[in-house]
Amino acid sequence: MVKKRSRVTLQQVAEHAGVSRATASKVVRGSSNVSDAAREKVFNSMKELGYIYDRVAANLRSNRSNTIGLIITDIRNPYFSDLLIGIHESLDKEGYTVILGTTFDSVEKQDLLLSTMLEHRVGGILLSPVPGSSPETVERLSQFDIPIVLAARRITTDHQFDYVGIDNVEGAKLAVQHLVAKGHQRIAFIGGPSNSSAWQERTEGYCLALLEAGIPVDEALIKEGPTTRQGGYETIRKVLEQPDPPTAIFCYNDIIALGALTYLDEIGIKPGQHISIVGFDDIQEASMTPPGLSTIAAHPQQIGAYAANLLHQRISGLAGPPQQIILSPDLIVRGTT
Amino acid sequence: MVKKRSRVTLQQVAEHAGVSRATASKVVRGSSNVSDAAREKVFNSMKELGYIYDRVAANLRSNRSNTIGLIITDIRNPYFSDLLIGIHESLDKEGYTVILGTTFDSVEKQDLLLSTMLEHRVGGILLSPVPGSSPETVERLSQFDIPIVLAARRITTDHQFDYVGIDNVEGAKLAVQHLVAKGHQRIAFIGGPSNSSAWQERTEGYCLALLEAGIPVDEALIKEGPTTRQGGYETIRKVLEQPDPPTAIFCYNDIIALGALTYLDEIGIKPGQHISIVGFDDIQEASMTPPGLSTIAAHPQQIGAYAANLLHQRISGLAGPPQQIILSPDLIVRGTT
DNA sequence: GTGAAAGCGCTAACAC
DNA sequence: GTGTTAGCGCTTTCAC
Repeated sequence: MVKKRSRVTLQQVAEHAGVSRATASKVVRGSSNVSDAAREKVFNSMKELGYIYDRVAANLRSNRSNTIGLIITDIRNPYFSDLLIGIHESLDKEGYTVILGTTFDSVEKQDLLLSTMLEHRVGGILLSPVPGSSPETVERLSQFDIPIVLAARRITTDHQFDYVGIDNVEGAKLAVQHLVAKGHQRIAFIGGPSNSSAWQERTEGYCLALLEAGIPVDEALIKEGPTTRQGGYETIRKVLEQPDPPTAIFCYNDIIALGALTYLDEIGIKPGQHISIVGFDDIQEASMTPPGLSTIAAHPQQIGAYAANLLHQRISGLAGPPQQIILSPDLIVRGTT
Repeated sequence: MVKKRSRVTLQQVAEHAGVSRATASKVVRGSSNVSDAAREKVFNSMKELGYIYDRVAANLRSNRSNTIGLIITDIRNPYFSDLLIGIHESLDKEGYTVILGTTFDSVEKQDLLLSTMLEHRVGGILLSPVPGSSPETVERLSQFDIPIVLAARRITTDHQFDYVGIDNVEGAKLAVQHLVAKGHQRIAFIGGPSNSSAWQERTEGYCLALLEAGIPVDEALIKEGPTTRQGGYETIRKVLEQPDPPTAIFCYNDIIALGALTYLDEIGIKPGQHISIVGFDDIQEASMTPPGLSTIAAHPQQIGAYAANLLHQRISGLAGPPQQIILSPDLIVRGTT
């Protein structure tokens, strides 16, 4: 917090080049109203003096911002790494700089991060909200008319926000329909935070698909649990230990499914033979973990790219009602079903 | 890049509270030289007007910075997610804001990111350099006397830099010694970027341990390859298909080892029985992938925390020669050996 | 304890 | 084309 610095200023560059500050400013911003001679002199002086453009001062003066705030929940989940990659790639191209914050599912942390980002004059915010976020959290942002785009998870509120995500209902239906087609009747849905929009939508899809197949929904087969490998490991154990256990399991996401596979391996049950498992997300490990995890591709990188792109448009002045961009999921069949 | 905003300024707060701008400024910074009455009036006005502190303007004027630049190579690798977590946790506590950049092993991207961060007046930089980074890349930074700390990978150059990492030589020795103790004589070392300091140090440890055990180093058993699951899958195939194949394999990192395990599973070879595998890093999946990957714990989260802490101290004015903080690795024995 | 005035490094009008 | 002037929102002397 206390670093002193002695930068070369544009003033010094201008003096060294024998032009005015205004002309030098035009040169660094690539304006056309400068003679070639002046431009060259300025460039030479910049190089010679080791000039570094001060975006902070420039942004302050011009009342712009080329930074955006990115808030995600769990950087350990490959799903979010991929989301982040998609966002970064898209934003880099447009010349934005990204301030990153991770909430690890803490609402307090999320509020704090949002405030910090406002204080840093971000031009917009890309938020993958903590499950159970109160609408106020994000509604207070709309006062400051700074664009905000939600990714992967919604916030349930009257006031709509721009949102980019996967069709969770459809994804869950695909998974369950696939399991039904394989002949299963007792299909469980395990893991995940029941207060997240994604969980609720997937549960909806799960129930819909069962009803369409004429299979009654058994609440004992819906078991939430921590969204971690360890969580998957334990949740599948619980669901299998109850009387009349399921013969197929649809997991909230791949991380949970992978934990579940570990448990099955331990107790000597072969997925794809004795039991069927389907995950959600299609993270890299899904294809690399024997015998290959059947799953629903959720295209996080694309979601990130779309969300970043939408935010960029909003920052650039795009008006109009909140957009809801919903991508279609794909069923990926591998060895576990 | 074009967002207009109409913030409430400190000026407006001051007027509303009936005090001067200077007094209001003291209040927001928590200075003691303010009467309680004035403080309260200012706080009330702030709340009433919805004031947001402008750190950008404040930093400009006071010539400080509370942002730091963080540059890592591969966000997909859980090792780096953990590094990032350690860094973030440590930096959050000190009130820094983090600007993130990912290079994906592109030297050009790295140079670009470093420039961008300088332009954003970061107070310091935390860099996990791209393998094969030229010393100039980072030496030019020392001109601007902005603190920089390297994490996980060094840059070989005369000018030393602050560095925090694991003892790679020792880690590799632990791995190989373990394999030797298990009775192996033909031990391969596969995967990784041979132009990274980490690879070179691990190779050194590998060779040292073999020599100490009286086993000659066979160059055919050292095979570099992409640092991905897919890379591990292919590199182990190559090394096993050659005449006189190894009976044990030390992998550059866990990602590669996990890819290798996938291949072994496919061809029906049981790790821990027919062949021994050791990884490096001890990422979460190592313990969750049956039969459990033996590995060397590299403590990325701790490294991140130490690096962040050192950078904070440098920013706060800590002088003295470059520090080299080297953590000790631990051998973790699981099912694959 | 409080306020007036100067200025961080830059851009934006507007003359010339 | 180029320079002059004002000022973004804040902090910092330095009087009072």
